[in-house]
Formats: sequence, structure tokens, C-alpha cells
Amino acid sequence: MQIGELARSTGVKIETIRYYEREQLLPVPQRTDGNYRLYSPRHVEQLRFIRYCRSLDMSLEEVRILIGVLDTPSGSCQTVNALLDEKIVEVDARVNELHKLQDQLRQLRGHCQQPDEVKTCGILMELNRSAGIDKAQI
Amino acid sequence: MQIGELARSTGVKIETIRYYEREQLLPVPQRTDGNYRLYSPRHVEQLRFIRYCRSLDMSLEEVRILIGVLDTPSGSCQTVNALLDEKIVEVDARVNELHKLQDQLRQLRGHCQQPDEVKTCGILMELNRSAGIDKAQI
DNA sequence: GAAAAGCCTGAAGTGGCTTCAGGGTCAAGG
DNA sequence: CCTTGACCCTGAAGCCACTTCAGGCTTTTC
Repeated sequence: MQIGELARSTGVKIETIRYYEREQLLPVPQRTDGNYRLYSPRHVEQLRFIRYCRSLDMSLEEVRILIGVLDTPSGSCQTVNALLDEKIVEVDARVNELHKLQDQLRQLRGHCQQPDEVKTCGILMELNRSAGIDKAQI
Repeated sequence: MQIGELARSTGVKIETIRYYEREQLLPVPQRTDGNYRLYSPRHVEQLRFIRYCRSLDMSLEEVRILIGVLDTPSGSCQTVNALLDEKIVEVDARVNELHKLQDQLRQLRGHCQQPDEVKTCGILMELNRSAGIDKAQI
């Protein structure tokens, strides 16, 4: 299968596939006489694995580590556990941050009910006020 | 006040301040005879404004727009409202995504209770399985 | 007068891609 | 046989919001 079909069947852009190869996340594929890349089912599998990990918010470096772990089946899976635990903590923290952000944004939006002149706009006044006291809050 | 003091009093790195100047988010400051930047209280205010907007997840481009709006006090604040509404939608969407992600990560973590060999690790098996059926889910 | 602290510039690096410029290859149709 | 169009190739640059680095000047302190 060549790169276009791999791209279609995984929903990953051609450029991204080539990028993963450069980054050594995908094994170097065979080539045709015309220098086209030729992929095996193994590549499809690995590309899906990468994208699934990415959808779990893992960095490419983390995916690289996981692939390394997968390639040494007799080792311990400690690394995997640690990585996942850390990720869970990170995501929880980010969710908390975003919840606070939601509150702030909605509160800010409440300051301007009807469009008005800039100089009397409640949002802009509030933005400036908050920026001023920001340091005190922290 | 020179750049170091501005940095200390706002908690923004010196390099970041210079970067904002290059990006035209901060007005060009005066200089001393020795070519050191000299900032006024106006700069402190504007820098705080920028950082507060950034803490609300706005891009520098959006901050640039807001600063532009602030500089024309007689205009309408429609832009501000629109920008904020859009931001609220974005953040809500991101929170929903992250909630799903939390579920997935915790479920995945549940597959490995005690550290074991890679080849029998529930997490890695699950990761591979999920990657495989991922397309079907979507 | 020398060391240390502070400041300057321009360029390059970060991550995870995307886009661009300028080509080569291959199958189908005229 | 030739051309058109779909498909593929490479290397370099662009994106965002900074950060880091290399190499050098200025000011303060001892």
C-alpha cells in the first residue's frame, strides 16, 4: 500500500506520515522502483497506535517511549504506569484550570449586555481592572 | 524603570517583554544614554493587560485586536463581545474533550494493577486494541 | 581597576505539525 | 506516442508564543 492509501485508511495526512518517519516514530518503509513508499499492515497498526496515543494527549516523545517499551516485550511495564499516572494528574490539573477560566470568561461577558461605545464598555473596564489587581490576587 | 524592574514587578521574563515589543504589543520604550530601555507606568499597565488576556487563553493576535479597540475609545465594543463569545465556546469544547480524556485515561490505568511484564501488560494490550478499533468508533 | 550584575542584539530552537516550491512517476485517454 | 492528471518525492520555511544561546556593551560595587 502506498502513502495515499495509508493516509486515507487512517485519516492521517500524508505530510504527517512522512513527518513521523523523519521523527523515527514509524519504521522506514520499502520503496518501489519509482521511489514511492510501500507500507505493510504493520505500519497501519503502528500509525493507528501513534494517533490513539496522541488523542490521549501524549507527546510524541512519550509515544516514542511507549513504542520502545512495546519493542522489548520481556521488560517491565512500570514505565507505562508511571507515564499514565503523570498524564492523569496533568489532565486533571488542566481541567481545573479551564473550569476557572470558564467562570472568568462568563463573568467578564456579563459585563456587557448591549454593544456600546468602547470607552464605556464594561468588559474592557473589567479587563483593565482585573489586570491591575491581578498581582494582588496571586 | 528599566527592563529588569518591569520584569520583577510583573512576573514576566525579560526576554518575553522584548518579544512583545518586537511583536508590537508594547509601545517602543525610551532609551538611556547607554541604550537601556526605560519604561513608564503606562507600560506596566499594558503589560499586565496582555498577561491577563493571555491567562484568559487569548492569542497574541486577539490581544492585539483588544489593544487596538482600547485605543479607539469612540468605536463600538462589538468586537470584544464576539471575541469573548467565541472564546467561551472554545473553552467549553475543550473542557468536554478533556473530560472524555479523563475517563479514557483512568479506564486505561485500571487495566494494570500490579507492574508486570510488557508482553502481558493490560494497558499496552488495551492501547493496541483501542488503536485498532478506533476507526470504527468514529 | 576589576569583578559582578545588568543590559543589548540577532539568530536559532521548541513541538507538532502544515505549507510551499519545484520537481519526478505512472496509468488512462486521445 | 504523447499528454493530461493523479499521485508521489525532497528540502526548506512557516506557524505560535516563547525560550535559549552566543557574543558583547554598560553600570554598579568593592
